[in-house]
Amino acid sequence: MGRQDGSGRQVTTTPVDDSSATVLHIDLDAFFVSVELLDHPEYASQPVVVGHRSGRSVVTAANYIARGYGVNSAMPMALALRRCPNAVVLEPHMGAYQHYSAKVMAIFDDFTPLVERLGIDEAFLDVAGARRLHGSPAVIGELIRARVFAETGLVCSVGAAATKFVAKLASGLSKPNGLLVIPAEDTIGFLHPLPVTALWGVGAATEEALTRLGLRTIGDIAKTPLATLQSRIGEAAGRKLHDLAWGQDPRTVTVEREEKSVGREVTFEHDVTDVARLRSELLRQCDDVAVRLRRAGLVGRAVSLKLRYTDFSTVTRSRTLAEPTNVGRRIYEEAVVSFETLAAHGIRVRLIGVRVEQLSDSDGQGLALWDPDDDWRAAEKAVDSVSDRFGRGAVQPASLLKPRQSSPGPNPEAGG
DNA sequence: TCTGGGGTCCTAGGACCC
DNA sequence: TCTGGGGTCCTAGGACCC
Repeated sequence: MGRQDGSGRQVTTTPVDDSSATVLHIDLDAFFVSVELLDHPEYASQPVVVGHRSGRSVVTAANYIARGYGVNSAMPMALALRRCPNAVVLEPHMGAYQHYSAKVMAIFDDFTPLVERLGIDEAFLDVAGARRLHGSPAVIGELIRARVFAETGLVCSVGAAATKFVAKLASGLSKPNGLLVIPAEDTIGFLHPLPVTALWGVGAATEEALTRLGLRTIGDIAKTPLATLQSRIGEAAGRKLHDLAWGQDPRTVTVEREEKSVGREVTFEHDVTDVARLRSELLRQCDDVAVRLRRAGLVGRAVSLKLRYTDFSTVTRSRTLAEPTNVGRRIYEEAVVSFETLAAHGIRVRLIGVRVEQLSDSDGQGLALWDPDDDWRAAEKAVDSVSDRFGRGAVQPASLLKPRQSSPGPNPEAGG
């Protein structure tokens, strides 16, 4: 399987037959922090977290030094700073992360066309067809790691296995800066000693349910009758965990994935009771969602409103439209109906959000409802917010309105 | 400790139709 | 009058992932 070299990083041993491990999972290590450190090498030996310092923020990313203090991503910033008071806190720069992400993904594309992005900092690669040209999966993994570091200064970890799920586990275990190959015949022996939390889809709630069944390891799950699992954690989840525990993962590496929903939500710094302010925030969000739908050439048929109250309880109300739309005002009309039913008796709101679901391509449908003013309003707002931070003229409206190449953009003449 | 924002997927109940 | 079973759609909530 692998061994540790002097620095503690995982390397492959020569006799490993990796010919069956054609799925690679590649994950950039502490990605956001690593990008920030490219600009701030002086912090490299200190605990660093990326996130906002303000009241209700959480840690977006932490480097390994900070993790040594018990700091992890999604942890409230206040707690992180209590655990690690001398941590360097850096504001996120999403534009920079997108830039480096694109560079790294382009490197992946040089090795195989079968690249499935998962978020901004990881991807699956199917390298079965790339072996003749580039070498075995382990060799490809090392070539990619070397190129990523040479061309970006970033470090990534690679897992290679016969299935996606095992490849992802392997990359996680090889972190940081490692490569781990799990040949197909070693899969069960590799999986069964691991804790149930290593399984994809096992979070806090499922772990609790499994613990009540006395199940601690993946091997324990494998030996449990399927029906027992399903009665405790649900039909689909039970089936999935049982399959994964036996190394069964039928998912293939998929390049294109359809978007299922587009949404926007915001948590206020302080809870809001002013319904006028809530409505205006909602309108802004609906406009934003509408612009993103149009840019993607999509319309949606369901609008759901989400409110989170002071006590963190969360409600959603959704409404299905007779005709799909990608117009901000139309989305707002539906969302605000839901809002009024919930706001009738006074509320203290921590979070408000809107999401549009049941998406389909906008060609033909929905275009008749397009309103040119809509694009302008959203563009003006975007320009304003950018200008507030970087000064007037920092961005041109036209650059915000450029349609995606795949969709020619809305045409008010179409559809009559 | 006090909990972001972007999402996906699943469950369960009720309405409605055949 | 009391009763079925399957399928689909809609809605609300929750678990989970990055």
